[in-house]
Amino acid sequence: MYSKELLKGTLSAIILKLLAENEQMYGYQIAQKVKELSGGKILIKEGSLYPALHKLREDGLVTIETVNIGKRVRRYYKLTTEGVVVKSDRVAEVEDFITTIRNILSFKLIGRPV
Amino acid sequence: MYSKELLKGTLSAIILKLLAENEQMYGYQIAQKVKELSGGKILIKEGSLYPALHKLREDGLVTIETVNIGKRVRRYYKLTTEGVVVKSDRVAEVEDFITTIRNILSFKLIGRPV
DNA sequence: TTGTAATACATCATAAATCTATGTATCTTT
DNA sequence: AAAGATACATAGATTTATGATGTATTACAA
Repeated sequence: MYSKELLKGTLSAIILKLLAENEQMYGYQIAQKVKELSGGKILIKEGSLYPALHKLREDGLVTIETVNIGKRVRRYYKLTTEGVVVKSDRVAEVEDFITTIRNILSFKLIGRPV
Repeated sequence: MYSKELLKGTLSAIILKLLAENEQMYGYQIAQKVKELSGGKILIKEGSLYPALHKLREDGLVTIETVNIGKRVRRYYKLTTEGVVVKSDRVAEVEDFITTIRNILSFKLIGRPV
C-alpha cells in the first residue's frame, strides 16, 4: 500500500472513471475492481469509499439505486449527466498533474502494453 | 493550479528531489523552482513550504544553515545521508503510484506499443 | 455444525497535509 | 513614496483518507 496521502485527490477521479466504464457498480465492487486494477496496491477502505460515494451523490454526480439481493442490500451507483462531464474534467486534471509531477521528478516514459 | 488535495503526499518527494539535484537550496528558491518546473501549475504556499521543511528537519532528512544576506536572513537546506536514502524511496514510491493510477485511468502514452 | 472468511452496507473519531490569513522585515523598481 | 518582490514564520481552517467499530447475510471448510 502507498502512503495514504498519495491517494488524496485521486479517489473521486478513480470512482468516476470506473462508473463511466461500467454503467453501474456497487460500492464493494468498486473497491474490488480498484484492488484488481492496481495489483493489490490500492486498497480502498470502507471508511474512504462510502463517504466518497455519498459525497458524489450530494454533489449530484451519481444516482443511487438500492436493490435487494436475497436479504442483502446492494446499492448501485450510476453517473448523472453532470457526473459524466465532471468525470472528464477530473480525470484530465489528474492526468495533467501526473505529467507535471513526472517532469519534476524526471521519470522516464515506459510504454505499457494495452 | 491543481486541486490542492492532489499535491498531498508528493510535496516532500518534490523537495527532496530538488535538494538531491541542487546540493543546497533555500525555501523561497524551492518554491520558485517548483513554479518554474511546473510551468506555473504548482504554486507552493508558504504555509505549506515552511512546515514541510521543518518537518524534514525534525525527521533528520535535511540540515539547516542560516546565512545573513545583507540584513536579510536566508536558510539553506541540505540533504543528510539519511535524506538521500529516503529521497530515493519517496521518489520511487511516487513513481510507482503514478504508474498505477495511470493504468486505472487508462492514460495513453505517446508512441506506446499497441 | 460450527466457525471463519467473504460479501455489503455504514458512521465516528482521528490523523495528516495543505491552504488561507496574518505577521514581520528588507530590497528593488517605478 | 509606493508597490512588488524577496524571505522568513505560525495559527487556524479545511479536506480527505484511515482505523475502529457496528450490523447483517452468505459461502465454505474443519
